Amino acid sequence: MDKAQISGILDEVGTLLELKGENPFKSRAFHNAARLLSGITEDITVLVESGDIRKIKGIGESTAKIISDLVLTGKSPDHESLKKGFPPGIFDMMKIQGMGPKKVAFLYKKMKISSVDGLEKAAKAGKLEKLEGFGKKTEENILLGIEQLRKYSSKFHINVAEQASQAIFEVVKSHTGTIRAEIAGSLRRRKETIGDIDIVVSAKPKDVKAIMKSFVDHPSVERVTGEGETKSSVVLQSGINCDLRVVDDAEFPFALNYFTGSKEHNVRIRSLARDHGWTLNEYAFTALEAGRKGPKAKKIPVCRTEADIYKAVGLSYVEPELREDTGEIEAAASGKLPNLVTYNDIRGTFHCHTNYSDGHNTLAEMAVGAQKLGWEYLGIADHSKIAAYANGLSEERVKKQHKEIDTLNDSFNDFRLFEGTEVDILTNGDLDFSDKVLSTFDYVVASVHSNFKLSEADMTKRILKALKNKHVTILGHLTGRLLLERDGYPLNQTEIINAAADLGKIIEINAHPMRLDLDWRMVRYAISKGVMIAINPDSHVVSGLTDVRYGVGIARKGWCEKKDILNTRTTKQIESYLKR
DNA sequence: GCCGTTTTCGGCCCGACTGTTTTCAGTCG
Repeated sequence: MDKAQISGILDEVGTLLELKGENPFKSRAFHNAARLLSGITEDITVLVESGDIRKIKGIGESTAKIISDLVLTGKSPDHESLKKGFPPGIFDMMKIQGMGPKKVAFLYKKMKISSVDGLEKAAKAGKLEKLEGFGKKTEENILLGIEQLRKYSSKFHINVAEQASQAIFEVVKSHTGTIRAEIAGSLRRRKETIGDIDIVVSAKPKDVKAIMKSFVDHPSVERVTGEGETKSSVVLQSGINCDLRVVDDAEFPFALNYFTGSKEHNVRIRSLARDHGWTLNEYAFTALEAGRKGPKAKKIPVCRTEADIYKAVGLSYVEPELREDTGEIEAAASGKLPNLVTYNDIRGTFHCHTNYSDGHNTLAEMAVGAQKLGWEYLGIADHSKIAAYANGLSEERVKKQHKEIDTLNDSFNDFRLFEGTEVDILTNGDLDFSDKVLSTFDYVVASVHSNFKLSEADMTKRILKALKNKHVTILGHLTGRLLLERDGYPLNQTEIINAAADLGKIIEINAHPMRLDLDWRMVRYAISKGVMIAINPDSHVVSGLTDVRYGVGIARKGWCEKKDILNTRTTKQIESYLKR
């Protein structure tokens, strides 16, 4: 049983305890353990067998036992016996907005309702409103929630959420009463998928009402789901929930920090505040009441920005992209936060197509576009011959393209086009060009574009074989596990990363903005193994060039140091790397 | 259930909003 499955079961145990009405801290301990487990990169079996699993802070006796049982036998008696109390459909019921453990457990006990369908039936028949603690409104909300769940059961890709937020955010931000405004939440943290959009605004009390009105009246709003004095919630036409929170300007950094999250990160920051003798909420630091345990409260510093808040609790400023409680607190406390990559660090990209294959722009246009972005180089990697759907290049056309690139390069002073290819990895692991042809390129990106339906073992074998070809520089768009439901493919990522480490190859992780869901654990694992990686970003946004669609570059900050990213290197360094 | 250079017991982050209630529980983030 793998890490993800075990983590899922720990989460389930936590939820089952909630349903049973157990001590909330108890259930949280299991959810916590689930999260911790999904974040580790070590081999879970090794951790269990060595007993080191107990060394992870937050994994105690009970959680360790469940993990060990699952690793060693594939089953956990504790989990099994808990499950007996509740049918599986219960978990789906918990996904409905407004349905928490108390209501779900109550309905199950009182009405024997154990599925979303059963709940819908009961609500439609008006059976719920008569129940204690329920009413007409609750019943209506449950039906709405079910509808919502079916329509938008998944999260939204960041590019969808970003687009959906733009217009309404602009209106709120440019309101005359608005002092400061920021998008918060997972969108600010640049997660690959977004649950809802959070907007935080500061304003004088007299302006709050008008700002709220501009928000709920916005044309992109489909439905208003909540409207209070400081907070309003709407569903946008795109189906994404959007919350607006308006606070006093002095409270703004606290609110921004709070609503940016993540929840786990916030919990840690609040603990640190308590260590200083304060409590922290979304408005301010407040001194703990006298007589409470803990050190004597220190004087509370004035905080005008988020950086001031971090400084107050003894941390250096933590970038939103890092706020997941995956080591950033410790790093910030000891001054060891990574020097993050930003858009400005990109010197060029390597996975770019032109109108030779399925791109839209000519070589010359691409070169001009890259220079406009201040880049030093651009790697051209059009498709190989077998990619008929993408107008892949024959050997003759490769020669023609090289000639054209050479001519263009002669005309540049501080810029260079690299001659690359994105060669197809055939089903048997061979490459679509002969070694002789491959040797004529500056670099080679090898990618899988066909026959996705292989077994994990066969796909892994296929890719490993291609990776071993001495001409291959970069393994193209290795997909994350999360893509599987769409057009990703199964493969043993660990094995491939290990091989890349041995062979000194670069891995391009992830693919395309429209099917983007980066697995950062994989990224961290690759970095831990010393594999040079290139993150394939949503480069539509980065470049403004229609054709740098597949830019191998870092388009967002992440838990990566600049030194880890190929694209931050200068042309000279790149040249020497490619010639190795 | 987990944790601990103050603790092996007693804490564990905190508030807004909703819908049901006449003071609060449940849910959410």
